[in-house]
Amino acid sequence: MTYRQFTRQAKLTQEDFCLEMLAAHRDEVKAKKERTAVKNLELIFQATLKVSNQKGFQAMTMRDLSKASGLSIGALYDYFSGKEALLEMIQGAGRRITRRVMRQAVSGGDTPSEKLASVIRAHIYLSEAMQPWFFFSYMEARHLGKVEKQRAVEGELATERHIAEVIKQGKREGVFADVDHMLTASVIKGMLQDWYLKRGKYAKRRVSVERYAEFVVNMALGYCLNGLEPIGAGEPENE
Amino acid sequence: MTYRQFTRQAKLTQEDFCLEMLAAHRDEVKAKKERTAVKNLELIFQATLKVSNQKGFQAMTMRDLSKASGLSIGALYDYFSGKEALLEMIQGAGRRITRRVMRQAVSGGDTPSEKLASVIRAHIYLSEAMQPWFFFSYMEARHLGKVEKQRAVEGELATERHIAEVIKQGKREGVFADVDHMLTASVIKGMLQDWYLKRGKYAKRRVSVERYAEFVVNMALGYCLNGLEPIGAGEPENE
DNA sequence: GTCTATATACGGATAGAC
DNA sequence: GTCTATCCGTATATAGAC
Repeated sequence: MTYRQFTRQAKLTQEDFCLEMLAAHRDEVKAKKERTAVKNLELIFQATLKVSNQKGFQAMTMRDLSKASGLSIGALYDYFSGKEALLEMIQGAGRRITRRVMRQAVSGGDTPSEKLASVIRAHIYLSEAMQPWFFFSYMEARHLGKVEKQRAVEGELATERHIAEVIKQGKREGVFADVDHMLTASVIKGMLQDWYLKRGKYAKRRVSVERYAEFVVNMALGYCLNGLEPIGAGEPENE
Repeated sequence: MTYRQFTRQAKLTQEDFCLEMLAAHRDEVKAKKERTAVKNLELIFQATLKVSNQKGFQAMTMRDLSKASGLSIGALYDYFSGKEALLEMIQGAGRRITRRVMRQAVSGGDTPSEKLASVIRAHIYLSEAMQPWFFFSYMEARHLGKVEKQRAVEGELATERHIAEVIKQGKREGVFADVDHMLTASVIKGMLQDWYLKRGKYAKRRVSVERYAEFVVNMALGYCLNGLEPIGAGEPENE
């Protein structure tokens, strides 16, 4: 699947994101009309990610947010009760969207190899479409309250489990070698994260999202299919 | 090389770290006696990493730091001129130590495979010995001033270049397959970072530093030595 | 629904006692 | 060399006008 095909089928625009936020906090948002509410939530959402991803959420003041969004400080408080609530609102919406997309990805593909490729591609494409949120989510996770932090960690682990499950299935079916599925899933997830954490680097080097996805798929499948213990095999040791 | 052997030869204690900080800022530190200066720098260093890695450097107040270190606010200002200077002091010292260790690692091993393994192990062991610093450095890099941020990015790229250079050499010598050395180095570095960014996860799963290092070495060498393009090779496509 | 003005509190940094 | 007390700027959040 190409990135274009992916974005066409998944609903991942900024408006979709803010509809998700609104649905979960309909009673706390003062604005009655959905049109108005979503419009302003988009301004707030965009401004929050922009300022936060530059200087950090903690360092972002309400004045910053007011300037960047074009809304007054008073108006901002009609959409969320404080900075912490704003953080949790954004984190929660992204988490739910991520869960929905990843669940669908696991059911894409018949063989273990196809399934693994499907999960890897889905995550990389998803993190491309929502890159500012993924970066934000990763960097600000530790500023969440206890409960929300727990949920964030759980979300991370769910992705990893999806990968590990596919690898285990491949081993059971005898298609994959006897690799350590836990460690393999861990490092694959590390590769997925690199894409949204180091976006600037890859952009500068003109690595497209498809090329990166294919590279990771190849490396992961290469390892799972062959499961090499190559030390000493490729080159003789010096004596 | 085991982790024990590594820590024995490299000087990476907290005291060594603070000696490095002191040497670079001898004139700005008010305390005259080296004994006193290093002792208090250790208190400050430890407290800064502890509080920062929990709530973030920005959110850490001078009052927090005072409480955690046991020194009064006034005393703190005798060791650094402000929060920003403290940040740069810690970042600079760690960067110099990292550079020193990594340079040495590149010259360890004769064949490309050994060199690659040496660089990977050195980085993982180093980040294990200085985990709080590596985590801190990663998370707070974007709060640095322009010049210091540039240096931090350059440090990151240097590690990546070391890896890429070894891979290129292996390809020239015909030992490694024709892999994309830039992307390969990138994802390997992602795996190295996962070790110090997700330390808690690996600790809970009882993955030792040696096991993780060997796993990454195997995966990297497996890919470089064989350079598979496995899609469609291991399993037939559905038609 | 949105704005301005302001109450209240907290943080960084310094002065000067001991 | 280290501490306490304090200044001053700035942050969050609210009240009430429009």
